[in-house]
Parts: sequence; structure tokens; C-alpha cells
Amino acid sequence: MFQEIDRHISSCAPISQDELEIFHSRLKHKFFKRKTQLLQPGEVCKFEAYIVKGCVKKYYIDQNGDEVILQFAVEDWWISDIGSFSEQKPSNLFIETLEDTEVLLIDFESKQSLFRDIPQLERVFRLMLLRAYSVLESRFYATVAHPAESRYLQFIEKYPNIPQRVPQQQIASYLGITPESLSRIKAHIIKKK
Amino acid sequence: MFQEIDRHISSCAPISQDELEIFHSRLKHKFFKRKTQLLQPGEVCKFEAYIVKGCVKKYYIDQNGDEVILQFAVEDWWISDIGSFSEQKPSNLFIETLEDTEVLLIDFESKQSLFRDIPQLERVFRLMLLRAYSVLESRFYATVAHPAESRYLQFIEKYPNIPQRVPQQQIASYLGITPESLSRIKAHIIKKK
DNA sequence: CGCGACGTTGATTTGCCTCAACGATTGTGG
DNA sequence: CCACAATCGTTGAGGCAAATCAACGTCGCG
Repeated sequence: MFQEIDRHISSCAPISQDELEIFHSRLKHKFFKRKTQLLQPGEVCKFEAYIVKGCVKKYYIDQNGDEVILQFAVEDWWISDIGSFSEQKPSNLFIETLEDTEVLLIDFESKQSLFRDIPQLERVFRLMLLRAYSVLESRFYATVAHPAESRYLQFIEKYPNIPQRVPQQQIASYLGITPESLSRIKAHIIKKK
Repeated sequence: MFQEIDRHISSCAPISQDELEIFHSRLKHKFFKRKTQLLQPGEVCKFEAYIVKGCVKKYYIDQNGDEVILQFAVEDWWISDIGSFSEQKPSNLFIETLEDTEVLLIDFESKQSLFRDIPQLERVFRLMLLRAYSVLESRFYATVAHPAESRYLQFIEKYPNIPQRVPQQQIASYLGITPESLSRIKAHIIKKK
């Protein structure tokens, strides 16, 4: 169960087996059914979740009442509302499972105490955040600079397994376009070949 | 000279005067003329720069040969190619002064050694990164969700002093639109009043 | 002065949205 | 087991925001 997360952690900064044991003891192991909401607007986000198995989306509802999907998370990813969690203030977002999902959760207090007990981990989480920042940055640049079709091509290249698991309309939302447009884009790509 | 940066640092996490002194000793104080390139594609980004006075832009050149501006930085901001700096790998970006600019630079080695000497700072920089992440996140959401006119209005509200210091075409690039469009948007806003 | 950088304005095109209708698939209750 | 609704993807028609291409005015500066 901890095999993957340990590899994930170790890849950020060196950490001993003892320290990993302590880390494990602060995690909560949970299972959620498909379509379970882990976070709703108005709540403070009480966790950072590492996905052991399954698929989760993070989104908000815009002024038209439409879902705007900000992130998908599958195996070996973290998901949380970082702003809400780290400042312990109410979120605007939903976090919801798309499949039956197994996670390891860490709450705010446990994370604080971990940093007290294992200062090494302060570095690990800084580097994880750094990585998250780079991911967000490159996604942002891609969105600003590229038309919908190349964004879609980039998406399926980067996350080839997600389209098989997630309805097309939600991918459209993630890409910032309508489902109709995505459908036409796919048709256009096929025709080109 | 260190007054503002100390306030900036202290606002992230508590830190003693002695520790600040050590921090100062690792910074390089530099002045650059207008239009100086601090980073070019192919180079590894060797610094994180805190702007004491002046104005800097970060951008890349797209496939059409156009500048795409990713960030402006003025007084009391940091600028760097975080991905390149933190992994010491070549950058794709330019960082260039728009005005004569005074900065405090920290290089990779100094930052590493600072973390060794003052573990406290590991937290400071983690929290600074957290803040940067939130800023980027909200900019991303704003860009995806809003049309060009509201993005422009948001921009001048958030950074009222930048339009006076930066050519309009560069602001257009930052907003992800053409200079012509920005010109029309401004005309449209004036007409509405 | 003349040149280049910058901003504006006009005409046209285009990428994506909106609204609407229509199959295909899945799930559900009678 | 079938009937029906709900969900999902596709396709078409029309519209709009922003891009493109092009011309022109202004300003600052070597």
C-alpha cells in the first residue's frame, strides 16, 4: 500500500526507512465510492490526498452553473485545494471521485507535526510543491498560447490513460472548450490522417 | 536596502535578526541597465531575483517569432525560471529588464547552503512558493474563465502601476491577445462610460 | 530631419460558442 | 424483459469575439 507513495516521496528528497514509518503512521487510509464529494465550497479543505487507486476531479461551478474542471488526479497523484488547506480558509471548489477510489489522506495538524518531528519532510513537501508549480505553469502557458486543437493533442499525449476513464465532456471542460467543439476537433484530427 | 525584502520574508514565517543577517550575506546586490537580458533560452537559470527597484519581464518566443509574456515583476516581487533554477536544467525563457533595475540575487549554491545553515528558511521558501502557487492558480482560472475585456479590467485593477511603465503591446501579450484587440477593448471601455 | 517604435482604426476571416436536433449507450423501474 | 429516461457524443446552422492583414497618425530619438 505504501510502496508507491514511498517511491514518490523518496524521489523528492532522501529519507530513511524509520522516517517513512512515522510518515505512514500519520496517514489515513480510506476508500470512497464513485461520485463521492471529498470537498465542497464553503468547507475548509481538511486533507491532502494521495491517490493509491482510482480517479478524482477538482472543479468549481461558474456563473452559468457549468462545471469548470481544474484538475484530474489518478494513481500516484496528489489532490487538494492547496490554498484552502494551507491557510485553513473556506474553499470554492468541489473535489469528487470519478471512480471507486483508494486514498491516503494527511490532515493539517498531522502535516504540521510531521514537519516538527521530521524537518527533512519540510524539504520533501517544498520540492513536491515545486513540481506542482511547474505542472501548473506549463499548463497555463499551453492554455494561453495554443488553440484548442493543440491543447487537446498535448493533453492526450501527456495523459494518455485519462481519456479512457473520463467522459469527453469533462475533458472538454478541463481544456476550456465546449463538448461540441471537442467533438469537432476530434473529427478534424481523424480527417487529417 | 534590505528593509523591504526583510518584511517580505518575515511575512511568510517568523525569523530572527541574526538569521536575516546571514540571509543578507548570501545575496548579491546588482544593478542592470534597461533592456539587459538576465536569462536566455539554453542557459540554466542561475538566480532567483528580488526586485528592489525597477521592472522586469519574463517571456518566450513562440513558433511565429512573437514574444509571449508570462510575467511582469516590479518592486517587492521575485522573478526566476523556477523550473530551470530548481532542477538546474536549461531554460526556454528570456528574463529581461524593462527599466534600469536594482535586484538582490540568490544563486543555487547559496540557497542550498542557506537551507543547511538555517533550516527555518526551508519553511519560509516553502510558504513563499505556496503564495506564488496561489497567485498563478488564480491567474490561470481568471484567464480560462473570462473574456479579454474582463481580464484587462482585472489586470489594471490588480496592477494599477504597470500600464504606466510597460508598452501596451506587451500588456496585450501578457493578457493573451493582440495589440489591436487591446486597443479596441480600451476604446470600448471608454465609450461605455 | 527621418526613422523606428507604438498605438489606432478599418475590412475581412476564423475559431469557438450557442442553440437545436438526433443516434447510441447505459441504467432503471414496471 | 422491455420501456423509458438519462447520459453521452455527434452534427448542423448561425453568431460573436478576437485574429489577421493593412493603412495611417503620432511621438521620441539618433
